[in-house]
Amino acid sequence: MISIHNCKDELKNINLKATPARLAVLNILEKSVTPLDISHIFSLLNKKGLKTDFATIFRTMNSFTEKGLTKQINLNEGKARYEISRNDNHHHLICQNCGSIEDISDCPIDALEKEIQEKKKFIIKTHSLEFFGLCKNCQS
Amino acid sequence: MISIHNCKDELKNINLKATPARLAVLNILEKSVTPLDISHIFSLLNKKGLKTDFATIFRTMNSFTEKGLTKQINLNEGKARYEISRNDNHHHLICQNCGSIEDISDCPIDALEKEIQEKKKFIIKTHSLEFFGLCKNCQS
DNA sequence: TTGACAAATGCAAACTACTTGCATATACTA
DNA sequence: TAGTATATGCAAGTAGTTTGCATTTGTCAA
Repeated sequence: MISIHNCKDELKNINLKATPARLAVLNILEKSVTPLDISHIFSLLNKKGLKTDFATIFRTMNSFTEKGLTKQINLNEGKARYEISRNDNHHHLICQNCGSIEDISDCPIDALEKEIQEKKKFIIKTHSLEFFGLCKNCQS
Repeated sequence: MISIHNCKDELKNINLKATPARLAVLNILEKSVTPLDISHIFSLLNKKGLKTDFATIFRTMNSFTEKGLTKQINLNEGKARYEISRNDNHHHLICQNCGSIEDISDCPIDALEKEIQEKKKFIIKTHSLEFFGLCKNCQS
């Protein structure tokens, strides 16, 4: 868990001003077990008593993602979700029935990446890998 | 390559009427080496002298994808692309500089899927896997 | 501590991808 | 060949995201 002080430093390091909205967004993402979309973040900010604006959140998330502080996740919902970038390269199990999202903690793609880089002469910067199906509860 | 006759049969099999627009879309997707978005398809239809409508193409692609005739591909562009469903489970190398898209013909995830299904008790129906980076031409 | 300046915010409006309602046209079946 | 279910075209609507601009706020140097 990142303390508010650390968050401030983190923002300073990437040349972003530590505004209340940004600190609150970081805090919200830190606490969340699933990637959140803009509306989620908006209403959680509201709950904290922080009035803000969709445009601001979009801009915030774009800055964070540009700077590598967060990751944009695409779950084929027609909108983006965001999560804190950690150094584990994890992926998601998305239930097509109830929409629950579970993490898979280890990424097995690294070996494969090396192979592809050599074979295809394509330098891989990042990858996305998501599994869609039925979670334990929805398999009846 | 699927002939027009086979296309008609294929549509009949999945209970869709073989309209000129649909046959032309299938033909376009058959010939394309990359997944196409709706605007691509629209202008290629126009080139063929076939006047149609974005709504129609969206509806067409939704039907095709529902019936499993095509696959919807998400390359984090804020819009969907489509390609013919084939029985190979291939993935894409997307160049972040020039936007070129290359196929990787074999999918190495199958073994991993089994492992995940057992460990997590999650039934995997499908997965998405895309690699983003720099193609051979953009590595200077 | 303060004042200046760059950067962030809030609001409204614009933009893009996609969907829907409805009247008309068309493919297919009997 | 006529009847019917389905597809189309058009226009309007919705949702996610971006942008312009005037105002506010964080930060840094004096």
